[in-house]
Amino acid sequence: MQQKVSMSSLAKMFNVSKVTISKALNDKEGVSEELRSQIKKAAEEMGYRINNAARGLRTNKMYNIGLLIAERYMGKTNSYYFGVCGKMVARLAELNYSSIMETLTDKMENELVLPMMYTDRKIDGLIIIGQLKNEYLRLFHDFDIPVIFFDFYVNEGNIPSIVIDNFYSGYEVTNLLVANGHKEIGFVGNIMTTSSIQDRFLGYYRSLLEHKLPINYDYIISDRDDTGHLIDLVLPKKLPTAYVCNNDEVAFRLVNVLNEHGFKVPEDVSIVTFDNTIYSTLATPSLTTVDNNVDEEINVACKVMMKKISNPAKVYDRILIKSFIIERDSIKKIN
Amino acid sequence: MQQKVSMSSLAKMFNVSKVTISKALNDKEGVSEELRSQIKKAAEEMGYRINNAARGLRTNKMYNIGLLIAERYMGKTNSYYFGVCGKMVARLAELNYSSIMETLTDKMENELVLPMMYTDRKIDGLIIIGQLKNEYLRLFHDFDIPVIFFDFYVNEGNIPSIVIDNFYSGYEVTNLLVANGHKEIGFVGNIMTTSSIQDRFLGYYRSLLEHKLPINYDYIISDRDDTGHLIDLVLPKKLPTAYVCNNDEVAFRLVNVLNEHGFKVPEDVSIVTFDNTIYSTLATPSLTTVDNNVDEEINVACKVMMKKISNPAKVYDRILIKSFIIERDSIKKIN
DNA sequence: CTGAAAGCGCTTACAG
DNA sequence: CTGAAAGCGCTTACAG
Repeated sequence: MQQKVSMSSLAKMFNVSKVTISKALNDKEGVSEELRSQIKKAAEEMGYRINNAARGLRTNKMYNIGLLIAERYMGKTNSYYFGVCGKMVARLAELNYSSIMETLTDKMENELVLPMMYTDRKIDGLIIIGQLKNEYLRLFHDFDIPVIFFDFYVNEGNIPSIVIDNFYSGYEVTNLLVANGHKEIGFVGNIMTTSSIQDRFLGYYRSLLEHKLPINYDYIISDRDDTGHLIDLVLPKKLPTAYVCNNDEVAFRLVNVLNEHGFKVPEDVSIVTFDNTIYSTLATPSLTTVDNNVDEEINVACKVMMKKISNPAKVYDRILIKSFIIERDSIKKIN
Repeated sequence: MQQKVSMSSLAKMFNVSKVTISKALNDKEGVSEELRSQIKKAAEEMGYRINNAARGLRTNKMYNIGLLIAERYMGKTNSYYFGVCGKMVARLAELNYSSIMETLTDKMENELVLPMMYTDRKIDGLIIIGQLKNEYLRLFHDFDIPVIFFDFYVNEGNIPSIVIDNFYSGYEVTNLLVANGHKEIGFVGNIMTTSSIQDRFLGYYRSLLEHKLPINYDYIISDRDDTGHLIDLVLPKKLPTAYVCNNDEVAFRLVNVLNEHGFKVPEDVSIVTFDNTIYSTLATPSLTTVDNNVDEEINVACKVMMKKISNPAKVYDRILIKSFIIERDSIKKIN
């Protein structure tokens, strides 16, 4: 590699001050266009690289966004949120921001320890991916850098949340079952654990109400305990003709449990689910599911972050992202 | 949030100089233990956060490690390497380093553009996760920060590589089939595409040689074309009694193809495979596979990075990580 | 259009 | 054990 080249060394080369170099490289006015392009060319050729620390010390902007995910959302080998991170990283890079990732351990969450990337002033903004304990989230009220909640929301504070319209898609997907003649429709998920599950459930419930179908609590199967750990699915004595599952993985498990008990999908029980992950394609039959339109969700999150950075005072409401249904082979038409 | 608190403000509080504060907070000698603990306590209480930019400007250490992944390794929703990243991030955090992620676009790779996190001097070291074009990798010869290749190696240069011992595990897994009485053993995978597949194949071949079993090229099924895109699996006229598949996903596909043709696993054909991903547990029967011991691989990568940072001159050879077999239900004992 | 000066918040080498 | 001084490489506000 070449010698270390700084603005000062460029300044010497051109016999100008480093102020001029700084202005030229940062597209600020106060330099003739000719000089500017010469300087840019030379900087490129000599492999000039800005010292982000020096700039940051002066401007208080590090051009880094923090992505925080709870360790418990990291499955062993794959996780829905990894994909989200990858895309988020790519999107932020287009906006000239680097992404610092950090996992939040259970210990940190319980002891209300802030992430290192924040503590060390490395980031200009923080995106929290996936719901955390309310007590922990309260740390971010009146925070000194912008914070965005991704894929969840809470009722306190005024931190922007970008969320899928779970309520509406729960409603739509249940409507689809009704349109196929189903009248006895169950739900799988512990509705006390996350707002996603709850909203999907409420959308489901709205559809039932609208179609004057009674809700039967025997048809509701829990999929996890109140701390979020998965539990075995227990089928009711009498099955409904269809189930709305709160996500693909649990739907996958439901198919297996049904098969073990001699029931077939969709012949005996129809299934709709959410997330359009690998589980919905690997299941037999492939499952009708909801694609969360995560690209759009990410896009909006990054946009809002940029706006909050340039104007921290601006308040954003909860932003709902429209998702869409992917129809596959897990619904049987009945009458 | 409280007022901005710096070393200077702490210095004023204690009526000492900021040198003393710096020494106290950084566990450097030259402060009485009593004063040190008082200072630490006050810093904690007042929410002092170090300014990483200021420290970095002075010391040239940003306490950030870059993780670079090619965009093409990012599957739609999940990818083997996302899991790797997540664990790597957690491990580096334990070592007091933050992780900056960046995806390498095809364009950047083709035009030999270095990642922004490097260009902006944000990172102290770079871990490249997954193989890239040789021409691009050559950019890192004699680089000014430590670079580590994760999960691949090349023959040029002397950049440390951390890789799974694919050759040995290919050998072991084939030995296992032989120990179960198999003499006709096929292989699934295009051995011309990646070094992993090739090494696994060579391990398989070594086992055949050692046991004086002939290699039958009719038993070798390709799973992808030379550009790496998956193709349909074509069964031979006559099947061997067992197959070594180059990864779980293709093994999953093989099970399906065999079933479609009326063959059962393991009754008609035994299968061993690699990676211990979700595919190996979702398949019916669950598949005997090789766990790549990725935790150890990550651990070693991070350790080597720390050593390279403190002593850049030290040279590391290619480091092989031992993996282990997970026995499940896809091998039938025959005689 | 150009530049001199100040300063961001640390750490280091040195002196006491 | 403690501190004064210098300096890391930028950007900003101001003067010319």
